[in-house]
Amino acid sequence: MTTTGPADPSVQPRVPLSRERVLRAAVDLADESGIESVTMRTLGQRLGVEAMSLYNHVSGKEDLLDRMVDLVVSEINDATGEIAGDWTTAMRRRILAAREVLLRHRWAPNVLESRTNDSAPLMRYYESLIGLFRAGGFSNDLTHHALHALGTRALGYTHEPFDDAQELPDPKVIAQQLAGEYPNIAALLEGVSHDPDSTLGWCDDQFEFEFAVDILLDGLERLRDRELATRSS
Amino acid sequence: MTTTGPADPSVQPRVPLSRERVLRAAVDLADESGIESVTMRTLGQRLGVEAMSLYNHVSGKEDLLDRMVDLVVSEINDATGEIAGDWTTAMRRRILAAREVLLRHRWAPNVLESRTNDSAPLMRYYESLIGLFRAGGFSNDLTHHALHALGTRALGYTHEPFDDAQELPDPKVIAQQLAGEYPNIAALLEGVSHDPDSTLGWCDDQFEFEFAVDILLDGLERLRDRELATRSS
DNA sequence: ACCTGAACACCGTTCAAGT
DNA sequence: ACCTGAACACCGTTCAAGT
Repeated sequence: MTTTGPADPSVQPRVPLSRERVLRAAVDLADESGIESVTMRTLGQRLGVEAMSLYNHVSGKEDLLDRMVDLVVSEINDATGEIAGDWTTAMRRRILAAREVLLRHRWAPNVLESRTNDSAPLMRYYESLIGLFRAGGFSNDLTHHALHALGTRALGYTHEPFDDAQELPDPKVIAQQLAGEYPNIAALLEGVSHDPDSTLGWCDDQFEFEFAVDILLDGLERLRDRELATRSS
Repeated sequence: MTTTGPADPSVQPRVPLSRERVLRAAVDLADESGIESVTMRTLGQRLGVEAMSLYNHVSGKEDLLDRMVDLVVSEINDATGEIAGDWTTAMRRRILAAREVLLRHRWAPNVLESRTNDSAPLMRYYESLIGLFRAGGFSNDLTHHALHALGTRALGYTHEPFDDAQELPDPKVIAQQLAGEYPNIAALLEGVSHDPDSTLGWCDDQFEFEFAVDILLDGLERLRDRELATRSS
C-alpha cells in the first residue's frame, strides 16, 4: 500500500486552491448534484477547505455563478467557433452543437438567465452569430429581430412549461382519466393509440427542438429573401 | 378622527386570515417588490401576523408558490377564454392577452418554470389551446409539435439571454467601445445611426415578441396546409 | 381552530485571528 | 498571502405552548 504521508505529492491537500480549481469544482458539483447543491460550504468541502477560504478566489456567490456560466459558454464557443458555411446550415449546426454542451450542464440555462452582469464569452458567441447573419445577407434590422426571435434557442435550449411532465406513464391510461375534464388533451393523448407512427405520448426533446428551430430559420430566410427582393427592385 | 377601538369592524386585525387572503397578499407582494421579497416572515408581516400562522393556511413555501402560479394562470384563463375565431387570429390574440397578464406579474414565468407539480388552471389553458388547433384542422401530431414549438410563448412570454441589457445608453457610444473586440456587434449597433427607420438601439419588447410569434404561427399554418394537402390526395 | 415564541438546521458573509 | 473559527443576519420549518 502506498504511503500517504505529508511528503507524498499525490495527496489531496498538497495541490493548492486556485480560482480555476474553485470554478471547475463548482461546475462539476453542479453537473453531478444540481445547482442547489452548490453552496459555499459544500463546495469548500469538495475542495478540502473551509467555506470561507473560497472568498480568497471568488468575491462571493454571485461572482462564482457568473464565472461558472462563463466556463460553460466558453465550452459552447469552443464547440461552435469553427462551424461555417451557408448561413442556414451553419446556424443550425451551431445551435445544435451549443445544445449538446448545455445538455451536459443542465443547471446552466437557469443560472445564465439569473445573471445581470454581461459575460465576455457570451458576447463572443453573439459576435459570431451576428457575423453569420450578416454574411448571409441579413440587414441590421432583420439580424436584430432574428436574434430576439431565436431567443434562448440561439444558445441551444428552450424553456417549456411542461418540462417535468414528460415522464408520463401510458398515455392511453392518462387520457381516460382526463377525458371528463380535459377532452381535447385526452383526445390528443389518444391520438397515439390510433396512429402507430405518431410521436405523441412520449416527447422526443431533440426532435421538438429541431422542429422549432427549423420553423424559425425557414421563416427568417423567407424574410431575408423578401428583403433582398425589395432592396434590389 | 375615527375611533379605531376593538369594536370597529374596519380595523385590520378584525378580518380573519384565510387561504385566499394569504395567496392574494403573496401575489401583491411579489408584484410590488419582486419574488425574492416573498418570505414567510415578510408575508406574515404584511398580513399582521407571525410567519408561523401562515402554515395554518398553506402547507409550506412550495405550496404557496404553486398556488400563486395558479392565481396568475387563472387570470390568463379569464382573459383568453372567450377569444375564438379562425385559428391564427384567435391564437395570436390569446397569446397576446396572456402576455398582458404576465406583464403585470413579472415574477410568474420563473416561478412557473420552477414548479414540478402540475397546475389545474394550466391544464385548462392548454385544453383550450389544443381545442383551437384541432378546430383549425391540425392533426394530433402537428398540434403536439406546435405546442412544443411555441413553448413558453404560448403563455405569452419568452426568455431572452440579454434580458437586462436593454437599458443601453447611446448605442453609438457603445458601438465605438466594442468595435475592437466585437466588430459585428458594433456594426449592428451602428446600423441605427445610418438608418433612421431602424428599430435597433433600443428593443421594443412587444414588437420582438409579436415578430417571433408571427414567424411561428405562419410556419405552423404552412405545415398544416401541407398536411391537409397530402391527406386529401 | 387558530396564533405565537423559541428553537433548529440551513444559507451567504464578515471579521479577527492564526500560519 | 492564504486559511480558519466564531459569529451575524437571514432563510424555511417544527413544536410545544398559549387562547
